[in-house]
Amino acid sequence: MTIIVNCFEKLKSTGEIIRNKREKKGLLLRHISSQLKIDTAILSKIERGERKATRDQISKLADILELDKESLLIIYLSEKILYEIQDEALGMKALKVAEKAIKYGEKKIK
Amino acid sequence: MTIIVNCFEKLKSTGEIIRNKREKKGLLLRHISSQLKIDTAILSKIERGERKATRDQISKLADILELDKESLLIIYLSEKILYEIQDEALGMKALKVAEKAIKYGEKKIK
DNA sequence: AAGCAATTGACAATAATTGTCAAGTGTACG
DNA sequence: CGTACACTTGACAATTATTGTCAATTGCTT
Repeated sequence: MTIIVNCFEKLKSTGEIIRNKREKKGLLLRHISSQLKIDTAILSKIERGERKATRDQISKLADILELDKESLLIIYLSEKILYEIQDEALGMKALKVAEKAIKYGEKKIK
Repeated sequence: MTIIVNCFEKLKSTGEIIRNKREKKGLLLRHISSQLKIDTAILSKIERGERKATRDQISKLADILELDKESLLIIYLSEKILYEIQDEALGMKALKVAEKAIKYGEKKIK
């Protein structure tokens, strides 16, 4: 038996996850956006990655769409991190330092 | 022969690095802040970690104080990352995902 | 072509960041 | 003492980024 693992498989963005699940449930943008108290335009943009959701919206979306909240949050946060270091040649090194800081319980800057 | 490595040694913040070097050079806040075209108040706050510097200020500070620009930037960026995930229980997991995304050349969100 | 969901872009509202200024602390020194 | 100087603090102003609305448009599908 052979297992093929594709390490280069693209991980889905929060937007893709949300759209996929919404469509699987047969829900329309307005069904969800009304619960978030935002216009459909924003949700559309969030799903297509043109806008970032807020932390609160992600949490509510997980509830509404019955998505695993932890997983969704992790991806959401990682996107925020990537956004922060985009175009930075030293991004990866900064990530490593950040990890170390968390591991050794550094106090975070206010 | 025994080597003692202190893994728990706190890494210096950008503010500390800047203040230490400025003092070692015997320079006053106003000498530096004028070159950055900001008030001494801000530089004071940056050095004490009460305010974040801008990316541009960090770069200029490295030049003015003859600090290694790469190292300073890495620490600066890591602080921005930590700020982004502060209080998040899933912060470390998000960091790992972000790393993986960079490694496998994910496109960053606009 | 009419109806409906989704998309787009201009722009308004809001919130976060970055800055100034003036008053306040602390300290060194005549 | 008291004054000179570096730095700190906090209120608030200016600027920039984020988050939102709305109306027009696209692209089905019937």
